[in-house]
Amino acid sequence: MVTNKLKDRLLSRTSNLAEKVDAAVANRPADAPARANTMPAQLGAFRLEAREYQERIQKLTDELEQARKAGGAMDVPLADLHEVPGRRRHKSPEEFAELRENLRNNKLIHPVAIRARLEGGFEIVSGHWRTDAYRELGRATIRCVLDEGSEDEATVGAFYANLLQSDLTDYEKYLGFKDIHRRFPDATHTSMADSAGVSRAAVTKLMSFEHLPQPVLEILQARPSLLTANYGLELARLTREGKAERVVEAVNQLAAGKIDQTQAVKFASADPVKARPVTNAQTVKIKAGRSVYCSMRTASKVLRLEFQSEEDAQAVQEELRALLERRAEIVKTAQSSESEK
DNA sequence: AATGGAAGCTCCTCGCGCTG
DNA sequence: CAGCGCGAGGAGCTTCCATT
Repeated sequence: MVTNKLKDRLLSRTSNLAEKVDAAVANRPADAPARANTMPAQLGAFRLEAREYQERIQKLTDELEQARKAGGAMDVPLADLHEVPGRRRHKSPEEFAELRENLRNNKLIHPVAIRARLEGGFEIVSGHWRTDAYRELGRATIRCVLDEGSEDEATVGAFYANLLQSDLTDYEKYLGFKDIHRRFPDATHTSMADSAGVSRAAVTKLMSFEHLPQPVLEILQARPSLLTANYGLELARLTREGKAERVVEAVNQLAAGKIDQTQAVKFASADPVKARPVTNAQTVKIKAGRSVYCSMRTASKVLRLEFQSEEDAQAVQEELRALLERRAEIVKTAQSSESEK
C-alpha cells in the first residue's frame, strides 16, 4: 500500500534524523550551555549535573525494569501518567467511545507504553486514548510497560506519523515541531521539513505560532482549530510590530465567532475593517448563438478569459499572442520616442 | 545558509440569479 | 420553485525573492 510505504519512508527518515542529531549533540563541546566562568568550574558543574540526572534516570528506570522482570507489566496510578504534546494519534469521538466501552467490559490487552520523567511520574509513549478511557471509567491505575527504544525515537516517530493525518490542526503540528526542536536544538526548519516530507516554508509558517501573544496561545490550547498557520503567521508578524493587544482582541472576536480569520488579521493590523473590498470587475460574455463562447472579466490590471473548452482556449491562444506582441511593439516604439525627447 | 514575507495558484464553498 | 451554473472570496499550499 502506498500510504504504508510513505509512512515507512518517513519513519526511516525520522530515525536518521534522531541519529544525526544525536551524533551532533555528542560532538558538541560539553561546555556549550556554560554557566561557570572558568574551564575547571564549567567541567565540574557539568559533571555534577550530569551525574545527578543520570542517577535519577537510573532509579526510575530500575523500578520499571524490576517490574518488567517480575511479570512484564505494572499497575501505575493514572495521576502519574503525563501526555507529551504531538505524540497522540488521531481518533474520532466515535472511535474513542467504542474503545472506552470495550475497556469497560474487557481487560486491557495491550499495556500502555511509558517512560520515566526526570521531573517525576511517567510520560506516555503510546496509549493516550486507553489512559483517557480509564480516567473516564474512574479507574485508579492502568497496566503499563517500560518502552524500548530512545525517547527521541518515540516522540519524533509518533509525531511524523501523525503529521500524515491531515486532520491534525496547524497548532498541534506546531506543538509537535516545537517539541522536536526542544529535543534537538540543532534541528533547523529545513531538516525538520525534510523529515516530515513537507516544504521548509510550511515548517516556518507553523513555527510562527511561537511568536503569538501568550493569551492567544492559551485560547489555541483550548481550541487548536481556531487559527490556521497562514493567519497565525500574519498575527505573529503584527505582534512583533507591537500590535499584540490588537492581536489578542482580534483572536477573542474570532473565538466568539464575530469575525473570520481574514477579518481578524485586518482588525489586528488596525486597518479599518471594510465590509468588503469594492470590486470594479466587469464581465462581458461573448456568445455563440445562445450559448456563452467566452466570458471576459476585467478587474484593475487583470484580464481573464474563460472558454467553454480547453480546445477553444488553445485555438485562441496563438491569435492573442500575435495581437499582444503587436501591442508590445507599439508600446516599445512609444517608449523610445519618449526617451529621445 | 536560515528564515521571513509577498505573491500567486488551485481547490472549495457559498450565495445569487437564471432557467425550465 | 427546485436545480443548476457562475462569480467571488476563503483557505491551503508552493515558489520566489528579500533579509538577517
